[in-house]
Amino acid sequence: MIDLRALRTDPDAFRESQRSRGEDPAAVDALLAADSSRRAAVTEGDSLRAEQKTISAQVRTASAEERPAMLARAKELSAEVKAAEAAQTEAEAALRAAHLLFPNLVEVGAPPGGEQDFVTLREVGRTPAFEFDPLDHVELGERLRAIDTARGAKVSGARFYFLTGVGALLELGLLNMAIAQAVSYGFIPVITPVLVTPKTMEGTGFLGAHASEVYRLEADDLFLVGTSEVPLAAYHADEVVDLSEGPLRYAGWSSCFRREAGSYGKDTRGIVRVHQFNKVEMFVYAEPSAAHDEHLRLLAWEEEMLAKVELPYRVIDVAAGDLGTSAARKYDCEAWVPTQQTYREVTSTSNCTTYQARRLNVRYRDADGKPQPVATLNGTLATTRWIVALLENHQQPDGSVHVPAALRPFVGGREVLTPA
RNA sequence: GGUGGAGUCGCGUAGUGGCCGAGCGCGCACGCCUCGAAAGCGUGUGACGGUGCAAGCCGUCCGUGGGUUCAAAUCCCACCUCCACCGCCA
Repeated sequence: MIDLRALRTDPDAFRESQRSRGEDPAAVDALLAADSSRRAAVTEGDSLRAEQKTISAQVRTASAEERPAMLARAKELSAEVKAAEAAQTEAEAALRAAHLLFPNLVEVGAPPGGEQDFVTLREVGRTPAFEFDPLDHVELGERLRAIDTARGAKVSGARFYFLTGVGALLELGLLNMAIAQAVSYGFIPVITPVLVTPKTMEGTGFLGAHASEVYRLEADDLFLVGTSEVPLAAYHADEVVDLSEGPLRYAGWSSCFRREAGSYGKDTRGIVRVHQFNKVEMFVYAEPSAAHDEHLRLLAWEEEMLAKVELPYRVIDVAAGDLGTSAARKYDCEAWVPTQQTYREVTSTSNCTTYQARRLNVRYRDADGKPQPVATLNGTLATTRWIVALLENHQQPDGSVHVPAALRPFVGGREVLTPA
């Protein structure tokens, strides 16, 4: 949720933000209208409640003659208060509904426009020039007995897979390396629940635009998370966190589950787009004034990981219209995938400013000791998808795969992955 | 899954319809005392919303949501969470 005070003070900033997202600036006025009707309803209710309170207190000590008339008036007021409260509840619900739908204020500098309007900030590393026909990750994975999509499909259906042998080692190695790096920078490693309540899913905003992406367990009314951002964001819900020692940094490790509804026919080959994968996610609670710098730090840590596994990549500044509802700014790192001759997203880092924290009611004490919403940020450190880029970019003519030096300690010292 | 108990201001507790505008203890903050500290003494102690330049004023909040009543921490209903025991179980 956005800051309604800020909206009242400077509605034009929000109109501009809406335009850059390609959304209707009129939503600003609808929200302002809902806000002012709520305030009117509250004022009305407050004064009726005050009057009722006074009369009720007098009834007790009233004389026998006064009593009946007072009771009649009190009864009347009671009904009025009830009606006023119903009106207030309704106005509050209307405001909340509009408020929840309204996206975060886009950070100044983010490129306007939609999915295609991203700005490439830099390209890093050299894309490999093979003197042989490179194999794609599916074929490499089969030869190495590392990825088994056929049996994945047999056992669980389309978009499932087994990682076996060096595939499993590689997965664990990447994730462990990510955790090790995060810990070295002061992150607290966390293994999160992957099943969460509707309230948690709702609070983190993943039942809005992403609702159809989410697995739901009907019998228990629980949801499978699509990212550990969900449990990590909800971790401090309804709390006042202590940021006096600096930002709270968590590195979550979890399996992630996505229905991939509406992506039929897209990336059906291999493990680029799957229903279940693992991810190490950085999640930070910071003071709002520190959020911008922290965002750039998260991006730098992602790039450090990519450099360690020696992948060529580019960094893009995602356009406003392609930001999630809660993000104010988003940078993606995309690794080069040789057989697709294109870059594919392997990390994503968003600055959600105070938007997510307002929903979840996560606050810190400012210099005056007053609780204020924190800023939240998140960024990917490694996922199963990295295996795709790693296998393809580091493949040798004989079908073996070079292991980058930094990764070797995490895969039992292997310098190459060879067909088993 | 079953049975029983419990959820009150940071923590511990008191509170069975109006004197609760929530008491007490601890903690914390400030002050006095002290060379300094402890102890002691005194004062203060939350959140959210509305209104106001401000001091302030008003309203809401006793797990959550409904209900009864002129009036609810207190009575009724539902739900949630925690604890104990029983059953089942990796």
